[in-house]
Amino acid sequence: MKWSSYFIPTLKEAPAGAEAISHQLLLRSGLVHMLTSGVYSYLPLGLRVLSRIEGIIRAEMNAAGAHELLMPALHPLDVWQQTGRDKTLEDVMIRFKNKKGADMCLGPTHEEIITDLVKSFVQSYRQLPVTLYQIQTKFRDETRPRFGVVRACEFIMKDAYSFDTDEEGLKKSYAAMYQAYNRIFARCGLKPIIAEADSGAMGGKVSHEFLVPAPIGEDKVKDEAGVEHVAIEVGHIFQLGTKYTEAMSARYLDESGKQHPIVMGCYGIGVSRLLATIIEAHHDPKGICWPAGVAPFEVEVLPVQVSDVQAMSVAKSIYDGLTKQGIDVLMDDRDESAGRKFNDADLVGIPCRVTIGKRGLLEGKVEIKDRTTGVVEAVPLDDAMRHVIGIINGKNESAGQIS
RNA sequence: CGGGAGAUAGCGCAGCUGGCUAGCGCGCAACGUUCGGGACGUUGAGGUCGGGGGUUCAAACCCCCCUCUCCCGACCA
Repeated sequence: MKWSSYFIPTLKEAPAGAEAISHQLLLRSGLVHMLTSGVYSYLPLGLRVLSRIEGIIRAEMNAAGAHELLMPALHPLDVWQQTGRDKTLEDVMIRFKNKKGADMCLGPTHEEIITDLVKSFVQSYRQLPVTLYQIQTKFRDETRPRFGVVRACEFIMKDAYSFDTDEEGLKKSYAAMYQAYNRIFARCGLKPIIAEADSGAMGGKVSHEFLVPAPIGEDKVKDEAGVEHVAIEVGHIFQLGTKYTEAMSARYLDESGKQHPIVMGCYGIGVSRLLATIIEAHHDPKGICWPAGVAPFEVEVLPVQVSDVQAMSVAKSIYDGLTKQGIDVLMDDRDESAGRKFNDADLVGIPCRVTIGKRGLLEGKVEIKDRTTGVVEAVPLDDAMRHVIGIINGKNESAGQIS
């Protein structure tokens, strides 16, 4: 991708009202744009990161045996009335009447909808267990949206739902999700604290929260020696039991022909919230330092001067070479001052930067910089490609490592 | 929902106890000079001062109402 023809509206200064670092950097690096409080557009670069996060989630959910589907965001209210959550969640539900006068709402979550769906297809123990998930937009009419996309009124969530014949099955399904969550967050460059938590309006007995320490956290966690962390909740998993399936009569027949309510679990990840959380965990005074697993591009090629014919031809050949290898490369081919291009590169935070300028070319070298460590190496031209690929592979490897 | 702060050009801001034909920096357009860490000069475009009402010869500025945004708290996934 060539920067000059792409859409990355970076800002020198943070817009007024953005206090949280992640919020400032999201805005400054041209990842998101606010429409109104708690409602955001994802710009091309932000969408790229979001897509990569979603890719990781899909890979791990699929590997854990979950199946993706997509449910509607528009719901008839009567589905919610079946469990009484039209009342419990009244405050956050965005409701209205359609033309026919029927009460409708925008889904704040999907337990009722998935239970209704599963109920119409699952009748036998032979069809269980099954775990289904979606990545979809949720709507919650927050009293106080906060910190950009951290607490938003419209946000993207991965929600999975497991259905089992009994508690033992639920525990297995739950454990599989628990493991998948560990892998997902590790691949996103996060080390969450896992805490047993209150199930709140969700219901059920056992639940675990995945919390990433950050100054803008809204939750407080203790695990080591009474040290209290403020943290952002990025995931929450629940052993729901039969709360929803009983209320909605979602039952199955066992081997002896006896009816039982299906035993359910639900598993959420705040996908758009992860965008902000990753930035909270990976930034420095100059900007974002994307972990390799979620970076919008893997390499930025930066010819210092577009008018320098030699530098441009070297930059193009590196760009073409890496692109041919299937590497996502962004080339800053803008006719801008060097300082501006360097600052934008630091701000946008692509993990590996190749700088091509007169200074290095005099010695037949280009500069390769690791955004996270800040380490800069001058590398001979013929070695540049191989060197970059080495760095990327190293980063990908360590990103894939799960402790 | 309680408490606080704020809304002036695309962005960041100044504009005091009314005198404004509303400024500054960045950005934007054009030309010239520059060219390895947000370069410089010249010229230029860009504003219902959040909205409505009121006081006044005169309102960005004072008064009332409303809307929106941000922060703290409560609530929440």
